[in-house]
Amino acid sequence: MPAYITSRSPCPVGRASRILGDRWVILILREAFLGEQRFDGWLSRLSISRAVLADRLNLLVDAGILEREPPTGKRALYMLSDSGTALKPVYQSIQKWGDMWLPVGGHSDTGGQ
Amino acid sequence: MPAYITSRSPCPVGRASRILGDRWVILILREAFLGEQRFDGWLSRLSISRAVLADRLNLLVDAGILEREPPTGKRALYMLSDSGTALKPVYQSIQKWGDMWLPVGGHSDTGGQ
DNA sequence: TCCTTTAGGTCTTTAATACAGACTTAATAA
DNA sequence: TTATTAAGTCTGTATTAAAGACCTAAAGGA
Repeated sequence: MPAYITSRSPCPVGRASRILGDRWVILILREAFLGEQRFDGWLSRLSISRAVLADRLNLLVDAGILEREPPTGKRALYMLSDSGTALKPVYQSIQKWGDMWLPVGGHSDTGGQ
Repeated sequence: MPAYITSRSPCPVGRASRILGDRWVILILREAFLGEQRFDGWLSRLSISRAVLADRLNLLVDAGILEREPPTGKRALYMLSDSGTALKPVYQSIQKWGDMWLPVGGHSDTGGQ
């Protein structure tokens, strides 16, 4: 795991913030929990650019949250690892909070689809 | 609440990602849960710049997560609102996940203190 | 009262990230 | 073998972040 993923912070939240503290990471994980495993799948579900998606998928693979199959080459599948699956409670608590406290209205995160 | 806080996304996670999907927001909330209420307190605990801290505190106030007392002027206290307090389960689930799945080592989020 | 300190910012310049959209390359399908 | 699709990279532009100097209002003390 490269240095930019890990953190010297003695606090697990400080370390986690380096990965989870990104809008696209949260949205990519949402789609992963809904079953998405392909690059172009995320691309069509989110209004994300190819470059940024490639960057975030690499980040999630480097962090051990997603596993790429095959490890190199094209037409890869990105699957949730044990670590990624363990993020489900985090996802659900965010979902619960957003549902309770955030009103709807304003910007879209799906490009309007 | 201004438009840039809210989201047209039908998904509560999509809406929440606009606020929680930021490294500094997560770290500011960590300190808030530990009792921090003052601008210079966050400034000395995190290696954040004044401009970015001011921006994120305004964002959190606009989102209703922190309450500023008094609403204008200097020497303000920033206190967790009900909505902010309701983020504690999110914080704890991130803490639990980071503790379980993220190794220590690499960069610091405290400026070395 | 005036002076000092402190809190809570803003402003400027520079550096890093994000973006759209064109291009590339490898794998599969016809 | 040609076409199509998946999964990228590359290029240029625009936004955001960063450090650090500067500013201003409030509080406290002489």
